[in-house]
Amino acid sequence: MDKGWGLALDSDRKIDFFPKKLSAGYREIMFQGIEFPVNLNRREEPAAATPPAGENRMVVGEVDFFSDHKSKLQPDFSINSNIKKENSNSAEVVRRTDLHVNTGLHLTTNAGSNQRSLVESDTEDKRSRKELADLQARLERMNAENQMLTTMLSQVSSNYSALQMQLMALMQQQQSLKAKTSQGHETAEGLRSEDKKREAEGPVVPRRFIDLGPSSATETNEPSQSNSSEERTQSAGSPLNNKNELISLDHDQENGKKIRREESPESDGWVSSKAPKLNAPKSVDQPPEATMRKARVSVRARSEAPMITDGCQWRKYGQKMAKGNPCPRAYYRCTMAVGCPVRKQVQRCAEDRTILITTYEGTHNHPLPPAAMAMASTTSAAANMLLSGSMSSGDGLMNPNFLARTMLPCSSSIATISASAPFPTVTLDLTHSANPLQFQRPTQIQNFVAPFGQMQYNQSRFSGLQVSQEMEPPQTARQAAAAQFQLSQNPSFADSLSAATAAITADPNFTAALAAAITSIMGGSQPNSTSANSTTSAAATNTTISNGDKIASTFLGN
DNA sequence: CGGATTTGACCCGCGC
DNA sequence: GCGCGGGTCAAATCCG
Ligand SMILES: [Zn+2]
Repeated sequence: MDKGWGLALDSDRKIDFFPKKLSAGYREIMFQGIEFPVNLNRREEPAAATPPAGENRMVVGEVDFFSDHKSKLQPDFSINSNIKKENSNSAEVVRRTDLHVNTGLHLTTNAGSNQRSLVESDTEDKRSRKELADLQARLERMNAENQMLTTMLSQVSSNYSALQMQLMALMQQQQSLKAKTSQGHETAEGLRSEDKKREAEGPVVPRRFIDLGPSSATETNEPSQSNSSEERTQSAGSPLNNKNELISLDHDQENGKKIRREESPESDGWVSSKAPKLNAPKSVDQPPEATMRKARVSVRARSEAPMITDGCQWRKYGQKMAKGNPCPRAYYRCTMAVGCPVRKQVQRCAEDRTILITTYEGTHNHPLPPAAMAMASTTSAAANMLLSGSMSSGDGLMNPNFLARTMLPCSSSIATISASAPFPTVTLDLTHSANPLQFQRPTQIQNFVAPFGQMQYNQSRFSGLQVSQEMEPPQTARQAAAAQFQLSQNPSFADSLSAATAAITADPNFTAALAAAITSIMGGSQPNSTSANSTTSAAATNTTISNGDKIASTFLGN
């Protein structure tokens, strides 16, 4: 299964690459955070033209807040001076504007009324009151939004730091590995009987890039390029190291394996995800678990392989024929750690069989190899997003809107929510290629794509990773899968991860996803993480995210 | 021989 | 209560 890793890594590139990208990514984020609020303010102000005093204060505060952050942040991360300047400038300008406006309005209202004649004052009073009310409402709204933003920002920043740390760790690892790495065996074994089978289906996995292509944009490959020949080769790499190190933590007590779900709850701090059946003495605490359990993240990706390799080890524990679908659904559970509650089900899309739908459920209770991290973090992030969304929905803020917004803006359909789903589900749709148009920063695009490419696997992965390393395409779908797996395991993971990170951080448009992803990363390190706490009262919700466009703007916009 | 996969049985919630 | 469907178990089997 997991053999042969081979990726020749460019130490140079990687190393250089990461930091830069990262910083860039970060920058972007910050920008966003800052910019959004600013934008809102701007818009609102002119239109409203008269903010009340109280509100005033708030606005200013907000601005300040951001700027504050900015300053704070700046020191921490080395950012290009250029950008910084821009940032600060724009921010300042905005702030000024706000202040100015506010002040003016305020004065006018109060002073004016006092000095004017009664008649005039009356009329004006009414008017102004109306306006005031109006403005207040708006301000409130804005405040709410701002709060959200603030939260997001803080999350992002904290996440970022977490990310950075991870990155650092990874890089270190990588370096150490690098030394060792040069193995490059190609185990031809990849194929075999299995191959035969697979080949039967879709023998030569013809294309791959297709989708995510945008990143490579210019280079794109598309079918034409699909040099299947090229792809066939697979590079070898160095295997185990990472794995060992990473996984080493297993700390669990392996109790009997047989103990079904019962498992002593204490064993991992992390509850067995399911235990409903058992006579759980304390039925009460189930809610959180249940919640966790219910949140699902499904990934749609084009893949000819039977299952996408996400860096985790899975054991199949069941298969069933889905009702409306000729293709069976397979059930897997994570075997990287004994008690890991994570499950996934894999199924092909009925309409388009090239699309593989993988649904993840639960959170890993163990450390993950970077390769796995990309996926895990992304999914968990998405899940978190969903959960948080539902939470906020309690407040009445995002959920509904969120969905609607997400969906509408992007033609590619970034996010879709349907209440019909039995479980709250977030769907990451990787089948649509992002529109090149949307991306304005080429470099980032690449990064952006990378993570998904990984997820998507054999198809797009190259497009993304290609940049830093040259992987030779696998021969068969099967191999492709294998290769990917390797990819995840060997040092190259750093690439993918970094890419993922970069991507996450970099693409502003992908805000929602970004937030999620980042969050997840944090969550990733800490299995239990936050998600548990939110009780998803929300009925089944369904969110779909695809790589596409500007969730962020929309999201914040209203 | 140990671990993964297969596959029919079983469990359980849900709607009728 | 019954049937249905999704999900899980676990014995049998496969495979390296
Ligand atoms: Zn796991």
